Amino acid sequence: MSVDALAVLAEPTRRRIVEALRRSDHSVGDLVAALDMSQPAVSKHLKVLREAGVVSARTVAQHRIYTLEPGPFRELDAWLAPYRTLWTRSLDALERHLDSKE
Amino acid sequence: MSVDALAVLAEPTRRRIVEALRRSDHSVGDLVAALDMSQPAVSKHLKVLREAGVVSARTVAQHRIYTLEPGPFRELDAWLAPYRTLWTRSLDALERHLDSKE
DNA sequence: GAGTTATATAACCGTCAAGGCATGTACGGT
DNA sequence: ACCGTACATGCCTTGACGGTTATATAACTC
Repeated sequence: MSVDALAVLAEPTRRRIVEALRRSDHSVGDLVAALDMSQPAVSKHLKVLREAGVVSARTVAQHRIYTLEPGPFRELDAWLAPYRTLWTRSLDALERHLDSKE
Repeated sequence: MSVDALAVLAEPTRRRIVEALRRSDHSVGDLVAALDMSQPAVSKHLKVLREAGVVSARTVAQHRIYTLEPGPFRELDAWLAPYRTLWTRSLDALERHLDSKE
Protein backbone atom coordinates (compact mmCIF):
# COMPACT_ATOMS: atom_id res chain seq x y z
CA MET A 1 0.00 0.00 0.00
CA SER A 2 2.64 2.48 1.05
CA VAL A 3 5.78 3.46 -0.75
CA ASP A 4 7.74 1.25 1.58
CA ALA A 5 8.21 -0.92 -1.41
CA LEU A 6 11.41 1.05 -1.46
CA ALA A 7 12.38 0.06 2.06
CA VAL A 8 11.51 -3.55 1.40
CA LEU A 9 13.50 -3.66 -1.81
CA ALA A 10 16.49 -1.91 -0.29
CA GLU A 11 17.61 -5.13 1.36
CA PRO A 12 20.27 -6.83 -0.82
CA THR A 13 19.06 -10.36 -0.23
CA ARG A 14 15.50 -9.41 -1.01
CA ARG A 15 16.69 -7.75 -4.18
CA ARG A 16 18.38 -10.99 -5.17
CA ILE A 17 15.17 -12.86 -4.50
CA VAL A 18 13.20 -10.41 -6.58
CA GLU A 19 15.69 -10.61 -9.42
CA ALA A 20 15.42 -14.37 -9.41
CA LEU A 21 11.65 -14.13 -9.51
CA ARG A 22 11.83 -11.71 -12.37
CA ARG A 23 13.16 -14.49 -14.57
CA SER A 24 10.63 -17.06 -13.43
CA ASP A 25 8.55 -18.18 -10.51
CA HIS A 26 10.45 -20.11 -7.86
CA SER A 27 9.67 -22.37 -4.96
CA VAL A 28 11.27 -21.63 -1.61
CA GLY A 29 13.67 -24.51 -2.10
CA ASP A 30 14.74 -23.14 -5.47
CA LEU A 31 15.48 -19.79 -3.89
CA VAL A 32 17.40 -21.35 -1.03
CA ALA A 33 19.57 -23.16 -3.54
CA ALA A 34 20.01 -20.08 -5.70
CA LEU A 35 20.91 -17.83 -2.80
CA ASP A 36 23.03 -20.25 -0.79
CA MET A 37 21.35 -19.24 2.42
CA SER A 38 19.48 -20.94 5.21
CA GLN A 39 15.88 -21.78 4.44
CA PRO A 40 14.47 -19.85 7.42
CA ALA A 41 16.26 -16.72 6.31
CA VAL A 42 14.72 -17.00 2.88
CA SER A 43 11.27 -17.71 4.28
CA LYS A 44 11.59 -14.69 6.48
CA HIS A 45 12.41 -12.44 3.56
CA LEU A 46 9.58 -13.93 1.60
CA LYS A 47 7.25 -13.07 4.41
CA VAL A 48 8.38 -9.46 4.33
CA LEU A 49 7.98 -9.35 0.57
CA ARG A 50 4.56 -10.97 0.82
CA GLU A 51 3.32 -8.51 3.40
CA ALA A 52 4.55 -5.66 1.26
CA GLY A 53 2.65 -7.09 -1.68
CA VAL A 54 5.83 -7.53 -3.71
CA VAL A 55 5.29 -11.25 -4.13
CA SER A 56 2.48 -13.71 -3.77
CA ALA A 57 2.53 -17.46 -3.25
CA ARG A 58 0.44 -20.29 -4.54
CA THR A 59 0.53 -23.74 -3.03
CA VAL A 60 1.34 -26.62 -5.32
CA ALA A 61 1.53 -29.91 -3.48
CA GLN A 62 3.93 -29.30 -0.64
CA HIS A 63 5.69 -26.57 -2.53
CA ARG A 64 4.95 -22.88 -2.37
CA ILE A 65 5.55 -21.11 -5.63
CA TYR A 66 6.35 -17.42 -5.39
CA THR A 67 5.55 -14.86 -8.05
CA LEU A 68 6.21 -11.16 -8.46
CA GLU A 69 3.30 -8.80 -8.08
CA PRO A 70 3.34 -5.63 -10.16
CA GLY A 71 1.79 -3.27 -7.64
CA PRO A 72 4.80 -2.12 -5.66
CA PHE A 73 6.89 -1.71 -8.77
CA ARG A 74 4.20 0.48 -10.18
CA GLU A 75 4.23 2.54 -7.02
CA LEU A 76 7.97 2.83 -7.13
CA ASP A 77 7.79 3.94 -10.71
CA ALA A 78 5.15 6.49 -9.83
CA TRP A 79 7.26 7.79 -6.98
CA LEU A 80 10.24 8.09 -9.25
CA ALA A 81 8.35 9.81 -12.03
CA PRO A 82 8.67 13.40 -10.77
CA TYR A 83 12.42 13.02 -10.55
CA ARG A 84 12.76 12.18 -14.21
CA THR A 85 12.77 15.86 -14.88
CA LEU A 86 16.23 15.82 -13.37
CA TRP A 87 17.84 14.11 -16.27
CA THR A 88 15.57 14.67 -19.17
CA ARG A 89 13.71 17.63 -20.49
CA SER A 90 11.66 16.02 -23.19
CA LEU A 91 9.91 13.76 -20.77
CA ASP A 92 6.38 14.64 -21.59
CA ALA A 93 5.85 11.75 -23.90
CA LEU A 94 7.52 9.39 -21.46
CA GLU A 95 5.42 10.45 -18.52
CA ARG A 96 2.28 10.22 -20.51
CA HIS A 97 3.30 6.75 -21.48
CA LEU A 98 3.87 5.70 -17.88
CA ASP A 99 0.75 7.31 -16.56
CA SER A 100 -1.42 5.83 -19.24
CA LYS A 101 -2.83 2.43 -18.60
CA GLU A 102 -1.40 1.05 -21.78
CA MET B 1 27.91 4.43 -8.25
CA SER B 2 26.15 1.38 -6.95
CA VAL B 3 22.44 0.69 -6.85
CA ASP B 4 22.50 1.47 -3.16
CA ALA B 5 20.71 4.59 -4.15
CA LEU B 6 17.82 2.38 -3.22
CA ALA B 7 19.14 1.74 0.27
CA VAL B 8 19.90 5.40 0.77
CA LEU B 9 16.49 6.49 -0.37
CA ALA B 10 14.72 3.84 1.68
CA GLU B 11 15.15 5.90 4.82
CA PRO B 12 11.93 7.90 5.45
CA THR B 13 13.66 11.03 6.67
CA ARG B 14 15.99 11.04 3.70
CA ARG B 15 13.02 10.63 1.43
CA ARG B 16 11.46 13.68 2.99
CA ILE B 17 14.67 15.60 2.45
CA VAL B 18 14.81 14.54 -1.16
CA GLU B 19 11.19 15.47 -1.72
CA ALA B 20 11.85 18.89 -0.30
CA LEU B 21 14.85 19.31 -2.58
CA ARG B 22 12.79 18.24 -5.54
CA ARG B 23 10.79 21.43 -5.23
CA SER B 24 13.78 23.67 -4.77
CA ASP B 25 17.27 23.84 -3.35
CA HIS B 26 17.43 24.22 0.41
CA SER B 27 19.97 25.23 3.01
CA VAL B 28 20.48 22.98 6.01
CA GLY B 29 18.57 25.38 8.19
CA ASP B 30 15.63 25.32 5.81
CA LEU B 31 15.55 21.56 5.96
CA VAL B 32 15.79 21.51 9.74
CA ALA B 33 12.80 23.81 9.90
CA ALA B 34 10.88 21.83 7.31
CA LEU B 35 11.54 18.50 8.96
CA ASP B 36 11.22 19.52 12.58
CA MET B 37 14.32 17.59 13.54
CA SER B 38 17.60 18.29 15.23
CA GLN B 39 20.17 19.94 13.00
CA PRO B 40 22.81 17.26 13.54
CA ALA B 41 20.39 14.56 12.43
CA VAL B 42 19.69 16.44 9.24
CA SER B 43 23.38 17.06 8.60
CA LYS B 44 24.04 13.39 9.06
CA HIS B 45 21.44 12.41 6.52
CA LEU B 46 22.79 14.98 4.15
CA LYS B 47 26.20 13.42 4.49
CA VAL B 48 24.82 10.02 3.58
CA LEU B 49 23.00 11.51 0.62
CA ARG B 50 26.10 13.39 -0.45
CA GLU B 51 28.32 10.32 -0.31
CA ALA B 52 25.77 8.41 -2.33
CA GLY B 53 25.80 11.17 -4.92
CA VAL B 54 22.12 11.90 -4.41
CA VAL B 55 22.76 15.50 -3.48
CA SER B 56 25.53 18.03 -3.76
CA ALA B 57 26.22 21.18 -1.81
CA ARG B 58 27.50 24.59 -2.70
CA THR B 59 28.69 27.08 -0.14
CA VAL B 60 27.06 30.49 -0.14
CA ALA B 61 28.31 32.73 2.64
CA GLN B 62 27.90 30.69 5.79
CA HIS B 63 25.08 28.65 4.26
CA ARG B 64 25.35 25.38 2.45
CA ILE B 65 22.81 24.98 -0.30
CA TYR B 66 21.88 21.44 -1.21
CA THR B 67 20.73 20.31 -4.65
CA LEU B 68 19.54 17.03 -6.10
CA GLU B 69 21.87 15.18 -8.43
CA PRO B 70 20.30 13.12 -11.21
CA GLY B 71 22.71 10.16 -11.22
CA PRO B 72 21.20 7.90 -8.59
CA PHE B 73 17.69 8.49 -9.85
CA ARG B 74 18.84 7.43 -13.26
CA GLU B 75 20.31 4.29 -11.78
CA LEU B 76 17.16 3.56 -9.90
CA ASP B 77 15.17 4.03 -13.05
CA ALA B 78 17.49 1.71 -14.92
CA TRP B 79 17.17 -0.91 -12.21
CA LEU B 80 13.42 -0.63 -12.31
CA ALA B 81 13.20 -0.82 -16.08
CA PRO B 82 13.16 -4.62 -16.46
CA TYR B 83 10.25 -4.85 -14.06
CA ARG B 84 8.05 -2.66 -16.17
CA THR B 85 7.21 -5.71 -18.18
CA LEU B 86 5.17 -6.71 -15.16
CA TRP B 87 2.52 -4.16 -15.81
CA THR B 88 2.91 -3.25 -19.42
CA ARG B 89 3.60 -5.23 -22.52
CA SER B 90 4.38 -2.55 -25.04
CA LEU B 91 7.50 -1.38 -23.31
CA ASP B 92 9.98 -1.76 -26.12
CA ALA B 93 9.96 1.88 -27.06
CA LEU B 94 10.23 2.86 -23.42
CA GLU B 95 13.21 0.69 -22.68
CA ARG B 96 14.99 1.85 -25.75
CA HIS B 97 14.37 5.37 -24.59
CA LEU B 98 15.84 4.69 -21.16
CA ASP B 99 18.81 2.76 -22.41
CA SER B 100 19.73 5.37 -24.92
CA LYS B 101 21.96 8.15 -23.72
CA GLU B 102 19.59 10.81 -24.76
C1' DG C 1 -0.84 -43.23 10.42
C1' DA C 2 4.24 -43.34 10.31
C1' DG C 3 7.82 -41.30 7.94
C1' DT C 4 9.57 -37.84 4.79
C1' DT C 5 9.74 -33.57 2.36
C1' DA C 6 8.78 -28.59 2.11
C1' DT C 7 8.01 -24.48 4.39
C1' DA C 8 6.83 -21.50 8.31
C1' DT C 9 7.57 -19.83 12.99
C1' DA C 10 10.04 -19.12 17.48
C1' DA C 11 13.75 -17.81 20.19
C1' DC C 12 18.07 -15.86 20.35
C1' DC C 13 22.19 -13.08 19.06
C1' DG C 14 25.07 -9.64 16.82
C1' DT C 15 25.32 -5.70 14.11
C1' DC C 16 24.26 -1.44 12.47
C1' DA C 17 22.22 2.85 11.92
C1' DA C 18 19.14 6.69 13.41
C1' DG C 19 18.58 10.01 16.78
C1' DG C 20 19.99 12.92 20.75
C1' DC C 21 23.47 16.07 23.05
C1' DA C 22 27.85 18.18 23.21
C1' DT C 23 31.50 20.06 20.77
C1' DG C 24 34.37 21.46 16.81
C1' DT C 25 35.02 24.37 12.68
C1' DA C 26 34.14 27.85 9.22
C1' DC C 27 32.47 32.17 7.86
C1' DG C 28 30.63 36.96 8.52
C1' DG C 29 29.78 41.12 11.07
C1' DT C 30 31.34 44.69 13.97
C1' DA D 1 40.28 40.07 17.38
C1' DC D 2 35.70 38.75 19.25
C1' DC D 3 31.11 37.16 18.97
C1' DG D 4 27.29 35.09 16.66
C1' DT D 5 25.49 32.16 13.16
C1' DA D 6 25.48 28.00 10.21
C1' DC D 7 26.90 23.65 9.73
C1' DA D 8 29.70 19.35 10.59
C1' DT D 9 31.49 15.74 13.56
C1' DG D 10 32.07 12.66 17.76
C1' DC D 11 30.24 10.03 21.15
C1' DC D 12 26.54 7.41 23.12
C1' DT D 13 22.17 4.89 23.55
C1' DT D 14 18.57 2.31 21.76
C1' DG D 15 15.69 -0.08 18.67
C1' DA D 16 15.19 -2.54 14.44
C1' DC D 17 16.64 -6.11 11.52
C1' DG D 18 19.27 -10.03 9.29
C1' DG D 19 21.01 -14.43 10.20
C1' DT D 20 21.29 -18.97 12.68
C1' DT D 21 19.52 -23.18 15.11
C1' DA D 22 15.70 -25.61 16.77
C1' DT D 23 11.01 -26.65 16.43
C1' DA D 24 6.21 -26.54 14.63
C1' DT D 25 2.96 -27.18 10.77
C1' DA D 26 1.40 -28.94 6.40
C1' DA D 27 1.15 -32.04 2.64
C1' DC D 28 2.45 -36.13 0.04
C1' DT D 29 3.90 -41.38 0.12
C1' DC D 30 3.47 -45.91 1.35
